[in-house]
Amino acid sequence: MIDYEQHLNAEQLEVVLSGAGPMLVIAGAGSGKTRALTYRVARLIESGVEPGRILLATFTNKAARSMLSRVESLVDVSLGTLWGGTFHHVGNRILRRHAPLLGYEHTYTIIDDGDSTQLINASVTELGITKCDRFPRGNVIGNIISLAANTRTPIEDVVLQKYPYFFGVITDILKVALRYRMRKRELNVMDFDDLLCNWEELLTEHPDVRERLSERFLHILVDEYQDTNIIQAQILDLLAWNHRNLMVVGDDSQSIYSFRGADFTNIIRFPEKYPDAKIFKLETNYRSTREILHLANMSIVNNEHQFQKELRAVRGEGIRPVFVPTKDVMQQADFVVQRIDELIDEGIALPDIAVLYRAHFHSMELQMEMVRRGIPFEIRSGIRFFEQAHIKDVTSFMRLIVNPLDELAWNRILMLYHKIGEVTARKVWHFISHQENPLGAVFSEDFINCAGRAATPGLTGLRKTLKGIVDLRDGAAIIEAVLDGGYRHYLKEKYQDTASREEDLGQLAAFSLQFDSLEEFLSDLALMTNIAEEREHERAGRGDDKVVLTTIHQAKGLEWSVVFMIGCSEGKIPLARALKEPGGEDEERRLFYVATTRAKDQLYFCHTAVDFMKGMRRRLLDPSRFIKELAPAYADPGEFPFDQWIVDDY
DNA sequence: CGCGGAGACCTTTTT
DNA sequence: GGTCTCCGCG
Repeated sequence: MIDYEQHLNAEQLEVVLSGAGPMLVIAGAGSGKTRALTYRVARLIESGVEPGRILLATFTNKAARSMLSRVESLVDVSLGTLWGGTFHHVGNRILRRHAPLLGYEHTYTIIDDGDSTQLINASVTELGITKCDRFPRGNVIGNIISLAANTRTPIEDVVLQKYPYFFGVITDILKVALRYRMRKRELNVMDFDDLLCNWEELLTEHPDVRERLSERFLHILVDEYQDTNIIQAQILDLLAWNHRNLMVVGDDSQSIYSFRGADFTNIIRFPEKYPDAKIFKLETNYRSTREILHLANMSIVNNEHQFQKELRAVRGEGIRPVFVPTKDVMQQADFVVQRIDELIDEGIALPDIAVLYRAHFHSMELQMEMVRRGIPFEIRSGIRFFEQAHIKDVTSFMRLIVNPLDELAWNRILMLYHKIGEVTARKVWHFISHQENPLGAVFSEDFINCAGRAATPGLTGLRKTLKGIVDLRDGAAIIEAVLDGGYRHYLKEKYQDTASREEDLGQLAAFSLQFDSLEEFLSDLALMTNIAEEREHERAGRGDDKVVLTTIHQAKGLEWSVVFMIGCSEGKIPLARALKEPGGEDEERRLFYVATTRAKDQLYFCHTAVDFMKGMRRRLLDPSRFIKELAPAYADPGEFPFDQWIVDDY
């Protein structure tokens, strides 16, 4: 038996030991809500609930996994059966079994934003829409469609609210959206939103399935509830239909995903929806020093709408947060690197240090400087592993094997070969898609000549590679065969950094080993952010000795001893673009709040006065309003929540 | 019809 | 810096 009282405080204990029924836990930053969740799952299992009847929905795969492995070590049971993961993950797992009910083949593939942008662009061309006056690009239309789906709002309204200047072409946008939906069906693929929408549809339109699933899940626990959208909340309600043991945990001050439809009224209205819900508050902060917490509290009160709560610090006095005005991004990089060097001398370990920023490109110069100065760092931003060209190329071969009618995959592969471009690829696709056995047709006489002479050498090469992999069902073997079949050569020709790309493919091969089927491997890959991280996790040992560079969004739920927040300037945070949206400033302030509450001991805000962005034109930036509002000129200097660090020649 | 080069344009945040 | 588009050559 676990000695709960030894590991938990009174607030957490109440949550963990509480009985059944709906529960709402309002938990402030650093209050140990993950701890409470973890121990509650352990407690449920200890009290005899079968792991297979617990669903733990979280926001990132990483959070789910770390919670699960913690539970595992607490109760000493294998949790293979426990349903834990992101909504998309769990949705995929359920849809794999039931997709045919919705008219899909069970082998549907998951497509990423790149694929969907491509499909949308193709639809625009197909429909013969003239893009003369400002017609949105594929990815923008994708955003619109996605937001409409996730907020259950008509596309017209989304455009009107977010992109009013595109309203003139709304009929064309609607046509494209319709066509895109059709195309997804034709190709038997789902995008990320479909995983949620179809899941909900499954539960709504098929009462028998809902009955079975909601009977199955005796306890449902949800982390970061403030970041769920309407669809997700609805799914949870449907899944919790029978047993009503729905426990949601969240902090309205940390809602930072409204851009993709998150709606923190979900958390506010929870008590209305479940009048019998027990409400708990975790208001003790264990993470940060008084100074840091004070600053965070001072900042967030500038937001209008929020649950009333005051975080109490248990930790004692520390160092005041520091404001560091610098001249430009170079000097900022210089400062950060220099300070990190000093911290190392003071005995602080690199993994205890993080640099946070609002947008990926804010960290470019810092990255370069860190490389130059030889400080190892790990970057948790930029292009996702799965979305890199070489990864997509290789996985496209696997997609063909799983689903021979995957047009996007065919297209991508065909274009890898010499003398095969858009037009030829289309001809080949036309040929293939009209065969009874599309994959088998590759080995017929007609295939080689289906697109004219020029394409023949390329198609012969493709046929050879496909011959080698067509009977394989093992990811690693396919990667090897594709590399040997000419892709290695292609990489050398096309890219400078061939070695690191080949290394990536090696990682991919190693990662594929833990899956039973190609299908499972592909869908997990699509839903995953960072493979290096996963591999790190497998190796059990702690990560390398590295400083973490990350966006604030991805820093959610994590903590470090020392946090540098770079780019604390007007236009960067709040980001100029984000301010244009309704509620934009408040959301940006919540981001600022999330960033500040990641720090345990030391916190540095760096501001850059000169902005080099737009062309070579210099622009002067003010310090972020979130900094300025903390230090009004009239305040007693003793009340300043931070010190100012004077940088030379600023 | 493929492909390479040049130039424009834009860069939020994520599963 | 990266992606998209246009143009002219082979």
